[in-house]
Amino acid sequence: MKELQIHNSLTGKKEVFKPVNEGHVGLYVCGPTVYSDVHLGNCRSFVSFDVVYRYLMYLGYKVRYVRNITDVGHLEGDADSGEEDKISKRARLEQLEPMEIVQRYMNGFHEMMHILNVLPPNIEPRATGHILEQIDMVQAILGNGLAYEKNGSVYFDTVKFAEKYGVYGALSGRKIEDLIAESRDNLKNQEEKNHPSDFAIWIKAAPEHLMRWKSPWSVGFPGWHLECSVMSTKYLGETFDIHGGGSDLKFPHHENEIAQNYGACGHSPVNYWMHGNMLLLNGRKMSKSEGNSIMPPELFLGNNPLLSRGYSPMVVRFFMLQTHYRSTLDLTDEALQAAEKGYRRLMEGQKVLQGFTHSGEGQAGQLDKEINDLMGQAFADMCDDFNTPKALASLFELVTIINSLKGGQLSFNDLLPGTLEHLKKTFHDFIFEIFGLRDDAGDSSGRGVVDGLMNLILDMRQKARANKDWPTSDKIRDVLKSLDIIVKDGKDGATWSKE
RNA sequence: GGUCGGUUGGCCGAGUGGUUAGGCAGAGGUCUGCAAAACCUCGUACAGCGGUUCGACUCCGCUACCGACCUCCA
Repeated sequence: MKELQIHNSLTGKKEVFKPVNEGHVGLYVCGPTVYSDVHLGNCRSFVSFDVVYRYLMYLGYKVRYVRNITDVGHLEGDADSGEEDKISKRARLEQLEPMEIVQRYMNGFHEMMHILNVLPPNIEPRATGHILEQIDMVQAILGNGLAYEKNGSVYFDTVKFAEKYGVYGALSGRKIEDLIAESRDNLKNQEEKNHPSDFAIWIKAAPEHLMRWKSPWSVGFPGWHLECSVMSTKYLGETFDIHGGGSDLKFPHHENEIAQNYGACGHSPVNYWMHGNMLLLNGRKMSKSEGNSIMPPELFLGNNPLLSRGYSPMVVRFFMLQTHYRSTLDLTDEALQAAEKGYRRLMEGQKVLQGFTHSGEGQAGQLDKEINDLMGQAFADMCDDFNTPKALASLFELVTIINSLKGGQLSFNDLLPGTLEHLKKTFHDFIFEIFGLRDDAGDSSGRGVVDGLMNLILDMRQKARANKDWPTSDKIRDVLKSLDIIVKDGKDGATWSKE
């Protein structure tokens, strides 16, 4: 198994990945809160971790991938004013059952993941399905003296926790002194909390609150951060390998998650924390609450003032892959157009490659070595903290070689038949298995018929050309072009591609 | 205000103490009946100012600008 390096947010460094159990990986990624439609920024995160998941599997790890659905506990607005559960609020406004809201947006989320070719996780647990476990964890934390109850709500005691373990703020770089220093000014707004940085792990439900469960402290609902602690522990164990999420979840969500796990289990839950960076729009974080976002359907259809036209889901996925997951990615129409061209070039190269057959005679020379080096480089790139843009660069260099082989600038005689087979498999695996791309152009079910018809048409055009009947051959080409089919004349006959 | 991160050629976007990222766009050429596609060649970019060094885009410091988090957010 190749040595994999992962950038660990906890240490801020790249580290060699060593799983808890040899050959197995426990991967937890924070899923969406399903109170409205996913926007494109959300999607980027899930695409990033989809590649992580895919590559871990490709390396031969047996991965258990858990990605939750948060369907309760996520509060609206700041903690000082009247807080309300996001889903509960939406349900109240739309006069629907909270679970109808959850179902609607969860369905939409799944559909979008499918469209973007994001693999489903192995387990997709929901917060509302784990109320009992959450109550258990609250009790465990209380039992360890790291939480306190006030008027039916239970708060995590961050000050005590910081004193006992000294790790509160370790992930997000916050200091205990700062937290304590803040206390004087802000205490007035937090009458139930001992300290402003304390956070609710169980919340007593107001009378109008729709989502409520019985607990030893009150009829209420669990705090936002609790479900991730509970469900990751339940399905991946008290200590597991990788926890991922958007960088905006670092604080407070992940910091509090760590605190809860210490509070209940007495030790750190996760060995490697991974944080994906934000998708930007107009140079700013894409965010629905800021009104700065594009919804995936708008992007696909092009019905947004920022876009000159629509872009297919796979172009969008490719666009995301062209940037490292830890860098911000700025969405612009121009960048999408460039991505679309690049995506086509890559897929075309893949098609050309898979059509190659080797005559059988060939010698291992410079070309053979170059191809093997580029393949090795692509894997090395992925093993270096999932560097998809760099791996793509290696693949594009291979595309040039592939096209040169096709055009005759390079000769099959300079590579071994085995190398060609290896290249075919590697290229295919990278594009479809690791990067999770799909061939957008060839997704029609009647492809076989189309291929047959196209072969016939191109054959007729070839005959016309042989007779120097240019009007006929050009007419065929022009009509096809009007149907978005491009004819490309090559050394050995013509090929075609859509659009 | 605090913490962290970024500033790369026309655009997007990797990376490295001295050697080609890659994609898109652009220029020239090859091929072609023409075109498209493809191939070849080309731009010598790393915010500014200092410092370390034989040598820095890459390390250190300062300045400027941008962003993220600190409040719900992938």
